Amino acid sequence: MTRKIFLTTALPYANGPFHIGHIMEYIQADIWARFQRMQGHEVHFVGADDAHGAPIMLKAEAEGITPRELVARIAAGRPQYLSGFHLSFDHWHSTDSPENTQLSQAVYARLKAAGLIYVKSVEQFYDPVKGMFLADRYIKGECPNCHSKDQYGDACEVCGTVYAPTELINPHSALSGAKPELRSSDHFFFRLSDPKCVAFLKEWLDAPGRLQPQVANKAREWLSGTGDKALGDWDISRDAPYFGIPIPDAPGKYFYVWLDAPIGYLAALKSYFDSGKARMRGERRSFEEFLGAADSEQIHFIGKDIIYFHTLFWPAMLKFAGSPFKVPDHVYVHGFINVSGEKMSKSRGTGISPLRYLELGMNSEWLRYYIAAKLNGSIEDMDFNPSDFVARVNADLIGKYVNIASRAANFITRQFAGELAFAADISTLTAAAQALTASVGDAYETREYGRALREIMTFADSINQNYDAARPWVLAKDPAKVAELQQVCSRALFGFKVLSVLLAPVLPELTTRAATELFGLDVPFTWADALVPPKSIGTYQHLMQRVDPKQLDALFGAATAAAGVAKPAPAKAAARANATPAALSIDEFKRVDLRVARIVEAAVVEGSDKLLKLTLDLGTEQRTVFAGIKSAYDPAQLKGRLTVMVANLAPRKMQFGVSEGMVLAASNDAPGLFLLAPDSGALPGMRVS
RNA sequence: GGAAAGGUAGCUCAGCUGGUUAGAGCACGGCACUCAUAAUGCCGGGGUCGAGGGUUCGAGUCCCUCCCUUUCCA
Repeated sequence: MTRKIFLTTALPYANGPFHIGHIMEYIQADIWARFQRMQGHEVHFVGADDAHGAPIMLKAEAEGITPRELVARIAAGRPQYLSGFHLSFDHWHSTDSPENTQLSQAVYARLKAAGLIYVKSVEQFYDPVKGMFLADRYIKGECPNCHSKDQYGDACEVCGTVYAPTELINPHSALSGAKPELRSSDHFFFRLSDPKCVAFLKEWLDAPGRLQPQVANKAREWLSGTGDKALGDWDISRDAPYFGIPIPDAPGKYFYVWLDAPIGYLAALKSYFDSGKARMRGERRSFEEFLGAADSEQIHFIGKDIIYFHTLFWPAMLKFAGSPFKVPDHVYVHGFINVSGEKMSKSRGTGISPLRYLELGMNSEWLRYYIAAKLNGSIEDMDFNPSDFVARVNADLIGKYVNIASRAANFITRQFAGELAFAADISTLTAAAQALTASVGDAYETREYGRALREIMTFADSINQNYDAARPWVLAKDPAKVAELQQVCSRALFGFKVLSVLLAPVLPELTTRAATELFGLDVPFTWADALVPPKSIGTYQHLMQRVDPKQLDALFGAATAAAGVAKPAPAKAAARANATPAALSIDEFKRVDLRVARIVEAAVVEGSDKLLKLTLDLGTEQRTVFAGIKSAYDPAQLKGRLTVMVANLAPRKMQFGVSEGMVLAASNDAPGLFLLAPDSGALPGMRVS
């Protein structure tokens, strides 16, 4: 039976370009989508930008543009990533759209009618200067537990304590620096704790095979929490000013972005149906008919950070919104991608820049293969290791896989005019292909891509072994062995075809070239092609280049520079310290916000022999910076001095606290360290340019 | 603080419901081969399976305690 699959990835927040984590998720979902399509199933694979919420509103304001202008700019950057990494979304939309407004308000109306919405007055911090209520992350103050300064309103990054923003000592607005006032406001709540919600969710979570066991466990834990861990209701409204969808009949109230974001999945699907693209894929029904149909499957790929929303709120919303809305059939969760064992972070800008990867001309199928090789059906994190990447891609794809065609095709082209010939023993090969196809198909279906590729590469090994054992280069010198030579090469090329079909979900471009150039097909492979022995081949043209390790150096050089973090790589760093870095454009330089700062406090850091903890006054705000200058300065001398700091460096969490910038100092291989200082007359907060 | 996932060769990882001398790829050493945009084949060194207890005829695999890493706590 043909499956009808509505497939999504998590919607990326439209306040910045894609990072490697997004691309990993899209590759995971794309491989799955392509595998399903190759089997002849109907797949509707959609994505959208998550465009609403306070962060986008504030970022746009900071840039002096409207939120819609910001979102449009981000959206304009999406296609180059999607096509660059061969991500076969059928449609890309936005949560800031008429479809989403209509659907969100409709879902809300249904939930309200079901008695699951209520209004409650909430006391919350309000920034009198900005004129808006402050989310926890916009409030800073002293941790009530360990008394670390400048902690966010939800949890202390130093001691890990979780608290309410009202518990902070000396709270201030991170936006204006003003002292926030407690004000009350009416908020709308979704009654998640309602017995019928809880009963439904229990049943939904328990459905066999719906969720990965770890995910279902996690959700059950939340669902059955007691005491202060008890399942709470969900605050779904925000007060103006807010960039979002207005709540009907409630002036000044908007839906919290996390309400309309998942509904954005449906909005994207609706837009896709309305555009006629679904019809082109063979789906004759309307959006509503398809959505509510018994034979359609709704499947979401997400990261483990948003399990809560997708296993509790989202199914409950859909369930009680009623027909044609239908609860998700599966939510498939993946872990995070680390780079060389270090957590990547969009706020710090570390990790690999996917755009840089493309700009360097690196083959996106290398990355697809590498990521696929490390993906499995669990929610474990994976590690991107540069040398492993080079070894893996070169050994597997070039050395083993592509090489088979490269070594066998020439004999066939030169000596047999491209014609293949098989002896009776082809049945053993076909049987092997059949078994492998079933097993690899099962692995793709269950998202065990690592296993799929291991099995594929084992098969590639066996082809190379058999080919070596037959010694075709020796046969080629003996006119009496011509028939045998042809059969040996034909078997290898049939094997190559099997490999190509099985790799097609991961390597769509390469395998399509193999299908058309080498095997003479006029369309890309389908899954069934794996069992059809080829009759002839075209001239072999090299299918893939090796990875040059230098490209990875370039890739990581860029990432480190973007992060602005001087990596403590002792020997190499010292050698490079006096080298002149590559030229920089004036625009790039302008991105560095250098400011005059007054050192109002300097203290030794307990447990560190290099760091001093500096409190810097920038005129409008104070920052905490950890600087490695203990060897050269006595804290007492520093107090009151002016220096220069990088003010827009992404905050970096260190062992002793969060460093919110960097002070500038000169040094070389010789001992000594010299802090920069402006001429007299400079004032804290002045820009250095 | 509560919870989850993980800790297996230098690196990246497989090891299902406990069962013969713990596996793969890469890296490393040696040999072979030359058809291949330099790739393959064979052989080899290397692990007290985080630590310590326990259950068992037998534990990487089950139980307990501890240590470390990562993550989640609306």
